[in-house]
Amino acid sequence: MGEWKHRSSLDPEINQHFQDAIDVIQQHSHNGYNDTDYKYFETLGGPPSSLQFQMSCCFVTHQSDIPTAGYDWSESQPWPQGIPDVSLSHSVQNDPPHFYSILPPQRNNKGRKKLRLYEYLHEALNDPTMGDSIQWTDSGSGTFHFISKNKEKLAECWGQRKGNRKTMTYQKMARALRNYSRTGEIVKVRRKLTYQFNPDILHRLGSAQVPMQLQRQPTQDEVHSRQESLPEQSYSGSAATDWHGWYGHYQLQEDYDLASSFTSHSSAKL
DNA sequence: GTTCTTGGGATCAACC
DNA sequence: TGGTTGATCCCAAGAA
Repeated sequence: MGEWKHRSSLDPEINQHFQDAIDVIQQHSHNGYNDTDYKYFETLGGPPSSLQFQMSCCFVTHQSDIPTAGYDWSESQPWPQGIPDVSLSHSVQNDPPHFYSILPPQRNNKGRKKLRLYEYLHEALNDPTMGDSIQWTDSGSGTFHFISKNKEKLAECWGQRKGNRKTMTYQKMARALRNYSRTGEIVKVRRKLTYQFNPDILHRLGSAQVPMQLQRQPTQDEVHSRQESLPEQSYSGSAATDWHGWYGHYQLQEDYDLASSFTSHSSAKL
């Protein structure tokens, strides 16, 4: 996809339209591409309707407003770096997720977990009724985007879920998302309202099939060419084919070191 | 001009 | 009780 990368850097607007076109095409060619995403609903021991009630606490969905999603603008995305253990209380393989609970913020020492923002977002992404606020851009790579029209609603829901006194706004929620870029749990993609889960997080949250290319080590040429294209950093497509690409946005060495400290096990392989 | 992005920094609450 | 962590809140500036 190096050619695609080059083209996209030439004309972002054309790139946008082209991606949207791919979006439509792929939606029709990937019927139920995220069927696995809905397995949560099957493991919760309760009727889906009640879960959806919890998720869509303040939503009125207008399907006609929902843009298409699912274009694959990052079909290969090696991402070998790890992520600190975020102490998710569930895993796909072992436990059903707990964050559908209607209970208020929870405590570890009582066998419950405090809901974290990225968990909530992942939860929302897997809720069809939230599709007018947040959608997968590419569920495989963990890329998602907010719907501009309803992003504030999603933020409000998040605030209500946390029991905040004041109304949560997208701006404040985005501030929290930016904090995730320091730990690498979620990073901003250079596209409007678009973010991307770390594959490790995604794997733990249980919705993504991390591409096999993730395990592949980049060649020297790839590293070199990628470093040259870092100003176009997007963590997607060819721009994010290794962890250098991922942490390329760290402008300070200490930030890079911070990020690297989480990746010792993988960087050792490099 | 509007929307979105980015970052600093203070503060709060939960947790250890 | 104090430190740490994650999130909230407000602000400002710049880019698209």
